[in-house]
Parts: sequence; structure tokens; C-alpha cells
Amino acid sequence: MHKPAHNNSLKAACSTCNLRKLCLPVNLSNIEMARLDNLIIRKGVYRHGSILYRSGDKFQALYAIRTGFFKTQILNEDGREQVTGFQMAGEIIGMDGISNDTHTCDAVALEDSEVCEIPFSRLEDLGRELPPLQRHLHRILSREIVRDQNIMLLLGSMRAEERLAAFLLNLSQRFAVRGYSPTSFQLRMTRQEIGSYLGLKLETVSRALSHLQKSKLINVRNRSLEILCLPGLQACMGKRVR
Amino acid sequence: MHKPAHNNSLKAACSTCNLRKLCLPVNLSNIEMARLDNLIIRKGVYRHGSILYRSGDKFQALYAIRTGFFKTQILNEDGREQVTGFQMAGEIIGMDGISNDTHTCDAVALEDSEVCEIPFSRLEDLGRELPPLQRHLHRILSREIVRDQNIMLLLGSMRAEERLAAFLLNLSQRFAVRGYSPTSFQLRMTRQEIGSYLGLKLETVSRALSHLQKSKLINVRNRSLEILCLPGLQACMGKRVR
DNA sequence: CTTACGGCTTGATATATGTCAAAATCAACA
DNA sequence: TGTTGATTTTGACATATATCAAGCCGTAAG
Repeated sequence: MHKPAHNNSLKAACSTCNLRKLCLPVNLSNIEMARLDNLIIRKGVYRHGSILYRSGDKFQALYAIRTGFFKTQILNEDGREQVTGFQMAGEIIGMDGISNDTHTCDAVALEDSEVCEIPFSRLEDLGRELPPLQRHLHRILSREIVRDQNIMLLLGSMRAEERLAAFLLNLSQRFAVRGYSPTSFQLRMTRQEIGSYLGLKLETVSRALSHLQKSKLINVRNRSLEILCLPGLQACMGKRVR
Repeated sequence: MHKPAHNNSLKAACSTCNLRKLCLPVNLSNIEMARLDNLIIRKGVYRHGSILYRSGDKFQALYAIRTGFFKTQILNEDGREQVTGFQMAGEIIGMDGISNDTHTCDAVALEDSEVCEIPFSRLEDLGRELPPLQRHLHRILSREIVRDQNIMLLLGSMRAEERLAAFLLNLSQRFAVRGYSPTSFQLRMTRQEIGSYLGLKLETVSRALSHLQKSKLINVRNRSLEILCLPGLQACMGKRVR
């Protein structure tokens, strides 16, 4: 595991960031955004494999991903591991830490990544002055709750291939929102990480991918993935056994 | 499904509520608590089976459970259902709705229950004036995130009997916090609801309970449950297969 | 008290996914 | 550029849980 390449922090600038529509400064005027800029610290690059925070660390800040890709995972006492999410540019991580001032999961860079650090108590202070910011913070927290509950649905009631389809469609949609191709992208994680996220073994992930490929719904070769038929993939999720 | 027995709402009083240590008004002075009281609406009884809110309803308020027991569940398009939680007195529900001003799950009373309605935008307003309240709201939202992620761990990596053990221990601990016996309580939900929550079929739940009973870790007869050996149940969760 | 119905238990069997193993491919690095 | 270790695929087999079915129990209603 590597350390961030350099720790010199530079001034962030939400106002010129092309992710501002997705990220924290939604519905803020220019003046308000400038105040938010003021408390955000743009951190150096986190290299592939390096750790943004780990379970047990004191919670100080949320992090907005500027570029790159992260995973978050919980490890319980007996070494069991669960990937709880894959996060991409414009998404906020670290919210698990608010509850007890301690992070409860690890956040690991899956590729070289940059983040903006948002000191949380200063964010709370500013939220008290800027209602739209406060409101948006609440939405982000709630969105995470909804996201997690949908994963519960997936883990609790879907079969392997449906889980994969749901996963790929979710990635597709998030890439689309960011202006990338919804049908052709690189997976940034291993089969084993996908499996952990979906509650499957890596062999099952591999077989399910192969099967979707045989069904002409996707093309997959190692980490590069092409969706050949979005509606087909969607249909594949709907198939209830009974 | 029934309607609430009566809709006449009475003044709440956090200050005299024996749940105030668990609920929303944590770390508030008396004066501050009085201001919170001011916006909370104490609702009539929700009878067993009645619905507090349902997926698609406009989000207006959070609800603090005063007495009783609820479940929350998501239903996806194809009729699949996932129980996302069981909530008891002192817990707050409805946070899923903040994200899009629309509830994304149903909340159903599992026994006759009373709730306090907390209009959300007024809560946000008050949060701007009372930092401890704002802070506590954030903690509650984050706690829900952490809870959900632990269920993801359970669903993604535990075997049936471990899931059951984790579930029973969680109930036990929550009853204990509320001053009830941690080792002897009534289950308020059916085997089928437990199964939905744990990603298992009701027959599997029943078999796992029988097996825990055979192992002398619990006594179970219908809905009444007795934990005979807390450490044993804990150990039963730790058993990794490999 | 009897009936009816939903909830629960238990058995027999089916099946999806896990496990183990080997080979193929890829990527990092000397 | 060759070597090495990690990742992925695929097959054969094992197993946990689901499915199907029957009977039992407990509560609520008549």
C-alpha cells in the first residue's frame, strides 16, 4: 500500500470544477460556492492501492472524488470482508464516520485518484448559514441510505446473473451521467471485488459474465466491458423465478 | 390494512418522554428541547398492520417511534420484496425520503404503535439555530448508513445460522438498551418477514431456529424467544467456513 | 366449543452457488 | 525481453439453501 504521492494541498475551486453539478455545490450561487471553496482542501494524488481512510480512523472530513475510482469495504472481526461500494468522480465518501466520529470502513483507491477534503465541522457550520447547502448535504446522506437499501434488495433477493446485470447497469448509468459511454467502459475492480460487493464468489462472477456474453448481451474481455443490449440486460434482472 | 385509529394529534413532550436519551433530543438543553417539542406532532395510534407511509408518498416528515414496532420494506417492479429493517421505540424512520422528497419504502406497524411526526423542513430550520440538534440529526442519518452496511455484510457473507444469530443478538441488544430483558422477548414479526430481512426463505429461518434450539443456545416457541447462551450465539457468528 | 385460517415445522428432493483444481492470460518488474 | 505472480476462466464435484408438500399449532371468529 502506498502513501499519497504528495501531501501539498492546493486551493480547490468548485466554481471551475466540471463536477459541480453532481457534487456538493448543487444549487449554490457563485458567492455561496466561493464560501464552500474556502473550506475545501484539494489533496494530492492517491495512487492505485493507497488508502484514503481506514476503519477506526478518527472522522474529520468527507471526501469528494475529483478524479479516479475508489472502493469502500468493511472487515469484521473474523476477517470477513464486504465491499460496500465503488465510488467514482463527483461522489462523496466518508459519511459512515459521522455517526461515532470514527470511520467504520476502509476507502481504497482503485486507480490513481484525486479528492477534495471537506472538513466536516466546518461544513456543518457553513450549512447553518447556507440552507441550500444544508439541504443538499441531507440529500446526499439520504441518497446513500437509499443506495444501501437497494443493495440489500439485490443481496437478499436476486440470483447471481441478475446481480451482475444490476451492477453493470448501475455502472453504465453512472458513466453516462458523467458524459462517458454507457455501453463501453473499463472495470476498475477485480472479479473478486465484484464478487464481494455482490455477495458472490469470484468464480461465480466469472461464469455469470461468460454467460451474459454467450447470450450476446455483453462483450467482456478482462477489464474491458461492452454492453451490447441495454434492454436485454434490464430484462435479465426482471426474470423472477417464481 | 387499517387507518390510524384516530388522527387527532396532541402536543408531544420530548422533555417528559422516557426515550429522550435515545431519540432525537440528545444533548439538548431544556430550552432547546422545548423548541423541538414545538414542532413535533404526536400522532394517534397506528394499529397493527397499518401503514405509516408507503413508497411513492411525498416526503414531509421523519417519524420517531414512541411505542410499538415497525418494519420497513422495499418492493421492486417485479414484486420482489425486501424487508430493510425492524424499528422499535426511540428509533427514527423515514430518512429514505429526504433524497428525492419521496419515500422509497413502506413502513408498516407490526403492533399497535404511536409515533411522533417531525416535519422535516422545520427540523432543518431549527437545526440551523441549534447546532447540537443539527449534529445529532447528522449522526442519526450516518448511523442508518452504518446499520445498512452491516446488513450488507450479513447478506453478502454469512450463512443462514450466522445471520439468524446476528439478528437475534441485535434485537437482544436493542431491547437491553431500552431496559427490557436482553434474553427473553417476543418476536413481533413472522418467519417470512425475518426471512425477507435476512435474505432467506421462511423454511430456512424455521430450520435454523430449530437447530439453534437443539444446540441449547436458544429456546423458541412461536414468537417467544429466550436466549440461553449469549456468548454461544456470539461464537456462532464467528465461525468462518474457511 | 368448533371451525377456519394463517403461521410454523419438518421431510424429501432439486438446484444455484460454492469449493477445489488446473490451465490460460495478463501485468509488473528486473 | 523474460520471469514471476496475480487474475481470470473453466471444469468436476460438494453443499447450503430453495422448493414442494404435508401436517400441526394457535388464535380469532362464530
